Amino acid sequence: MRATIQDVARRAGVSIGTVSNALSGKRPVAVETRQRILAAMDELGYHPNLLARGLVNQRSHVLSIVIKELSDLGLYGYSSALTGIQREANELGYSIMLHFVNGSTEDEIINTLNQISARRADGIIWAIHEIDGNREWVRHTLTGNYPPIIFLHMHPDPALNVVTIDNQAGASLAVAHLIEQGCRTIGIITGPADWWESKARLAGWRQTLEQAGLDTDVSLVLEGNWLAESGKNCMETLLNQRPDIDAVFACNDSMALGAIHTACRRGLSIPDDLLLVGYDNTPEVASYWPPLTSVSQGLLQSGQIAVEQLHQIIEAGVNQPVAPRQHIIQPELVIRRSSICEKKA
Amino acid sequence: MRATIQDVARRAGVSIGTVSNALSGKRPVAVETRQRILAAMDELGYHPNLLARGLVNQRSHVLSIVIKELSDLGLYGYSSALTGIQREANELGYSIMLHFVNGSTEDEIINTLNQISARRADGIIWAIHEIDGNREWVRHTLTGNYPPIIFLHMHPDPALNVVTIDNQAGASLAVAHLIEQGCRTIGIITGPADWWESKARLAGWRQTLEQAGLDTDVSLVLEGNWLAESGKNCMETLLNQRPDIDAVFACNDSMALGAIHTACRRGLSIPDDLLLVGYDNTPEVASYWPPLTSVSQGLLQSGQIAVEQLHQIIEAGVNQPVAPRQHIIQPELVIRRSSICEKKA
DNA sequence: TTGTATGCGTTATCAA
DNA sequence: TTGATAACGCATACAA
Repeated sequence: MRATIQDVARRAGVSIGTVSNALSGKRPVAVETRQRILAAMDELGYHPNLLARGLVNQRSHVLSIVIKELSDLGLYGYSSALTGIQREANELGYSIMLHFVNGSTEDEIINTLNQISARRADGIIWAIHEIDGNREWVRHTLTGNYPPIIFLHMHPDPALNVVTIDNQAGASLAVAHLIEQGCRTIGIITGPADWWESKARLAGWRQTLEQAGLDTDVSLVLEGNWLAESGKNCMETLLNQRPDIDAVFACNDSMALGAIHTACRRGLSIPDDLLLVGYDNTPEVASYWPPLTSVSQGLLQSGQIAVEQLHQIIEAGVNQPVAPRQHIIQPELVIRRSSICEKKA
Repeated sequence: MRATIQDVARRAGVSIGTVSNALSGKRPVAVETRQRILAAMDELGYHPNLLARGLVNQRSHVLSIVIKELSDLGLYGYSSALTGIQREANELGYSIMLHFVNGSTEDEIINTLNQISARRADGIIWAIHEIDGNREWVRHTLTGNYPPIIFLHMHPDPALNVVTIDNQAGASLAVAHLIEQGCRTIGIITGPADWWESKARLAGWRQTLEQAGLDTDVSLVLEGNWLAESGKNCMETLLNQRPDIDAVFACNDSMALGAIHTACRRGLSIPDDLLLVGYDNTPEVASYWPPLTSVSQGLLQSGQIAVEQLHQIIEAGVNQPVAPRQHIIQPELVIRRSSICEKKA
């Protein structure tokens, strides 16, 4: 069996309370006594039982991260945000529990929330991407008796704590850059239409083009599913129905990869015949051929901020409620050869 | 405050023990009483405190997954394995706790193990890739008083429980295929030399070539770091020092992407001038240009098996020790255009 | 400065 | 079939 505080106390010839004080430091302990206790802990290989400690302290020092589905983890966004979360959580002394949700059915959501609650997590980072109808289940998180929740990468909402990225601005950055390169007819390959990110990026594309008085016809808009394969297909269709395009904005890098594939297959050269911009700025895009211009989101940062903010709320406690805050991160454009018009240069 | 079993008992007008029996079903409860209890639980929104339950049961139903570093999560291997783990864990009623280790210093390893132990996880999946000297710290996991451990993706060891993939066989598959396509001079871009995977894949390359009586000179071996950027550079060097090569085996898909980049830059056509095979078979390789032949590892499966096996050991309990088992998964080759020699066809 | 006793929310062992 | 009561391992208020 593993050593308990009892064992340590006996071994050191002191009372159980003194041992507790020795390692918490909340009450003074004679220096000589502490020595003996420390030695005893060492010899016994003692480590406090965090379940017991959590029980009495009403504080588990666990943060629950909820992400959507499993294979989605491969999506660059999740890994990056998780990395940021991990770093900050580690800094602040939290452990991380990972929860997965497949669909977004109400039952599943509630089950997950209940499980988190049952485990007495101190806080939740809700990183499920928002899709149509989700506003519905978000309400559940408010009515039940749950720990504080931060919504990651969602549409801002004054009633909620959200840390998110300005997707519309990111798309604008990309499109404005293409316009500046002299492009006039710019197609877009979006993510799934029901994702919030997709809508925001599409809106950025549309708004920027409209401001410049350029074409935003539906024939320029193709809906992909974030995967490279869909980028291939969308590009195919796009080139067929709009042979006049001179640039494409792919809403993530994988789909941009697919777009490159199709361009190659049809003997089109990027950037000579067509400019291309992606989204995410994954480490790989610099090795695409040609190197891909892309929008960097600051996902690492978003994860970190989410934990920071959650921590503040937790520390404040239930009696000292913190007003909901929106934290919106501005993305940046990283320019590479795929979007540099040679003719212009 | 959240409702406790006490509250439910009071509300239903029964004793606390009866409530416990009602939801565990371990002792019979009058059907009418159970109704009342269920109703009370519902009204109060009661969910058992899993910390308390874990404390008394000596069983947390938590599995700790240890992975190396943070940004590494982007590496396809981790996400896939984690997905497999998640699925099976969910099936068997475990929650997942994620632990990150940056370096592999002894201190860090021990700290992590102690934290896991302190949280009373039921089992550990050690998914830190094995690099030089790791055999050293692995011993720590054996001496201390820790929950059962499964080593994921490590060199098999009869004294340990390991679930892993036959990397040497995977590399052989790739190289044999290239030889069959008529290649005679086959270069390799490896991962970091101190990773077990790198060594195994290199060994597979060497052995297969030697069996065929082909060149395995060191000038054919370039060391990358798994990232696409390194693939670019290695390919550059390789082409310079061995202009006679007719194929390259890149030890993961990202580096293969970099290799394609360099080939393009130098005006070389794949597969016309040079055949190429990658490793991992990520979803994206079908959208590379050309589509990349790659080795599929069955990572999802490995994660799942690891959980299964861990579960068995946990269920068996300390008194009924299960003999260590090695589970070795065989990879498969997925052939695409990058490795199909047109001349031969 | 240290020891004792009580409670955190469960489960399990007794009696009733 | 049900109700008290003792653990589980720790923290803390109170007494010494």
